[in-house]
Order: sequence, then structure tokens, then C-alpha cells
Amino acid sequence: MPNESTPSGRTGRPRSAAADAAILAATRDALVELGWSKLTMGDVSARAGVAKTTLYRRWAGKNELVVDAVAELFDSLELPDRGCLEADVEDVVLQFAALLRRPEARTALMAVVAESTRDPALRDRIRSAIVDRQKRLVVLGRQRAQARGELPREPDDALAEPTTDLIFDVIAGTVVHRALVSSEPVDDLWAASFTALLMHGLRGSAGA
Amino acid sequence: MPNESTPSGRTGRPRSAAADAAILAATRDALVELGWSKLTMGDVSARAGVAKTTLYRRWAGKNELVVDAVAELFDSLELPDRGCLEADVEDVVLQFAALLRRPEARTALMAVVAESTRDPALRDRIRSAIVDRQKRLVVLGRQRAQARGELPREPDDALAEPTTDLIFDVIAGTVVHRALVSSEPVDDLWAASFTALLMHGLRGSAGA
DNA sequence: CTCTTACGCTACGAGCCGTAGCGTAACTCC
DNA sequence: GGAGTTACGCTACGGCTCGTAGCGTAAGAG
Repeated sequence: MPNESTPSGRTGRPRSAAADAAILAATRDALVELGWSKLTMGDVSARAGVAKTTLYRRWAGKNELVVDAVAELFDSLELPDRGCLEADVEDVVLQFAALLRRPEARTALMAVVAESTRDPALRDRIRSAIVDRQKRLVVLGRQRAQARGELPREPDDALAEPTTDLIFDVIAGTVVHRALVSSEPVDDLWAASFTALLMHGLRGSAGA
Repeated sequence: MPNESTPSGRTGRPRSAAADAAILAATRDALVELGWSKLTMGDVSARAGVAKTTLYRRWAGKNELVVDAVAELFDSLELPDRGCLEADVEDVVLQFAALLRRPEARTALMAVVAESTRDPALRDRIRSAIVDRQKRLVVLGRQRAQARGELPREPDDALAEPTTDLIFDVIAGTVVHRALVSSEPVDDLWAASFTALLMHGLRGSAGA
């Protein structure tokens, strides 16, 4: 979890797990106070009570460090089971919006995505650490809805994944855009409107 | 257009419009070659054949400069009139996707949005220079569709604007998320699937 | 007790930032 | 055509961050 090339040789002094936690927490604190652009490696190391060289031994740079620090925030996302897909989606939308209200997430998410446009390794790291963690909710919610007969099953398994991806991009993309680009509140009313729009779309267009 | 506090006093030597164009073009070139994070003011000034001090006389910093440089790219977006809302939406989606394939746009858009989370002035600048330029297409397309009877009119004018905002966030947010976060191709097939989903949603949920 | 690795600390060259100061160029008004 | 005003190019600067090297010490494994 912590860093890149973990040699993980058995012998020698092991890396301090406490240091990892302190560094990631310090990174989040620094993001809140300074924001992405003014955050420096030296500052994080000082906050964490750790030498700057230790930071570079575990993370290649600011990008990778911040991805890991922010990824932990996404563990809080959970899919409720209210027996109704629409209610479940609305709930997740509001959870995600609450996450995007946190200053660490706001300033870091867009920044690392921006960096990832020129760094394939960072893109993969974001995918596994953040994106996949969100997408699980969509996969799970869709399975439940199909089991309850709220959504049609895909006739062909080859169509199932593209549809899941589409739903995921619609939900995550729309909420992020509303919160960070349009920068208008994601409140109960808006979440209900958006969810209604999405549900009508899903029930109407079966396959494609 | 070019910068912030334009004194615009009548007397004295006027600012060179050619320099503005050269600077913005140089900024886009630098974005393509270096990306957002490695772009420096000194580099841009050298490319533009302009003194670094001239840059700072017109733009407060990298953020504002890049917003203006990228905003011009959005002038190319146009709403076609194919007589069918679905076809028009699909066309705009593909136009927007093509824009997001350009390296300047990819690396800059997310970056400036990230910065704007801690800078209200930058947020306003992005809104007027980029966001509003996109949103016009939605407003116009919706008017046409209502005139053709493809979409229901809002009973109350107070509901018209929130609905327009919602549609805008869905379209722009989903395409951006697909292209930059999921980083998967926005091709004809995907655009058709997404548009179909959106159209069903719009026809189904009238008011909200 | 030895071997191996992690850690803290210091120091360093390099690069960029944003500004000050000066002399010159371009344009307006009288 | 001269005086006033503003933009421009150039140089130089202190301050900050970067990422690394080198060294002595601490903590586990065998």
C-alpha cells in the first residue's frame, strides 16, 4: 500500500508502519491547510515528524503520495440496501457529495487526475486506489437491482461491462462536475432530480 | 480578454495585441510539450519572444494565463441543427470528446479546476471563460428541442434553469469523467449509448 | 554478534518564483 | 513638434523548493 518498489526482503530493519500512517495523515492535513499547489514534501515530512529523505524512499513524489493519502478517504463510501435502487443511488450520490465537500478531496482529486494525463503509471495508481473503489458500488448496486428485477439483465455478458462503465461515469462524472466545476451545492433536491433522470434513462434504454 | 485589471486609460503606449496572441499560443505550445506542472512563466515568455515581466503585467500568474489560453479552444464548439435532438446531442458529445483529446486541454482543464477550489476569483474566471461557453450549447439545444416539441416545456420558469444546469452537468461531467478519469475512448458507439440513456431520462422525468 | 536495511540529519547545486529598477519605445493630447 | 503617459525589454536579486548524496545511528533477522 504505502509506496512503489517495496523490496520486501526479509532481512534488515523493517519499515515503520506508524511512519506510513503519520505521513499520510500529515499529507491530508497539509492539503487542508495549504492546498495541492502549495503543499511541499518538506512541509509534509516536518508535520509527520519524519526526515524528508524517508518520504522519498517510499514515494516517488508528490503525486503518488497524495493519491495514497486521499485514497483512504474513499473507504468510507458504502452502498446501503434500502430495497429500492433509486433510494440507494440517491444515498450514494449524497455520500460522494459529502466527500467532495472535504477540502483535502476537493483540491487533490482534480489535481492528480490532471497530472495523470501525462503519466500512465500515475493513471494506473489512481485507477486501482480510487476509481475501482468507487466502481465496486456500481457493480454491486446493479447486481442487486437486477436480482430484484428493477433493472433488465444484459442478454450478452459482453454488454454488461460497458453498461456498468457508462453508469459509473454518469454518476461520478455528474456529481464531480456539479460540485467542482459548476461549484453548486449537491443537496437533497438536486440529488433527487439527478437520480430520477438517471433511473428513467436506465429503465428506458435496456441494452445499449 | 487578456488579463485582469486593464487600466484602459486612453493615454500612453497601448498594449500590443500581437503580444497577447503570441503569449497565449506559446502557452498552448508549452502545455503540449511540458504539461501543466512543468510549464513555467519564464519558458512561456521565451517562446513568445516577450519579457517575463510583460507576462506578469497582464496575468497574475500561471493559473489565469492558462485559463485564458485554453478558453480559446472552446470557441470551436458548435451546436449543429440536424432537426433531431438526439443527433445534435451526440454530435456535441463527440465534439467535446475531440477537444479533450488535445493534450493542452487534457492537462490544463483539470489542473485549473483543482486550483479553483481554493481561489474564488479563479473559479469565476473559469466560469465566464470556459463553463458559460459550453453551457450556451445546452441552453440553445434545449430551446430548439422544446420548439420542436421533442422536450416538454417547464411549467414554471423557476424550474427551467435548474433543469438546464442538470443536463449540462450530466453531459459535460460524464464525458470528462469517461475521457480523463476512466481514460477510455469516447467513440461513436459510446456516444450513442450515452445519448440514448440521456434522452430516455429527459423524456421520462419531465419537471424535476 | 554480525549482517542488512531503515532512519535522521546535513548539505548541496539546480531551478523557478515574483519583483525592482532602469532606459527605451509607442502613442495621445495640446 | 514637444510634453506627458504608459508599455516594453533587460538585468539582477532573495527566497523558496526540489531531489540527491553522504554519513552515522537504530532496529530487526540469522
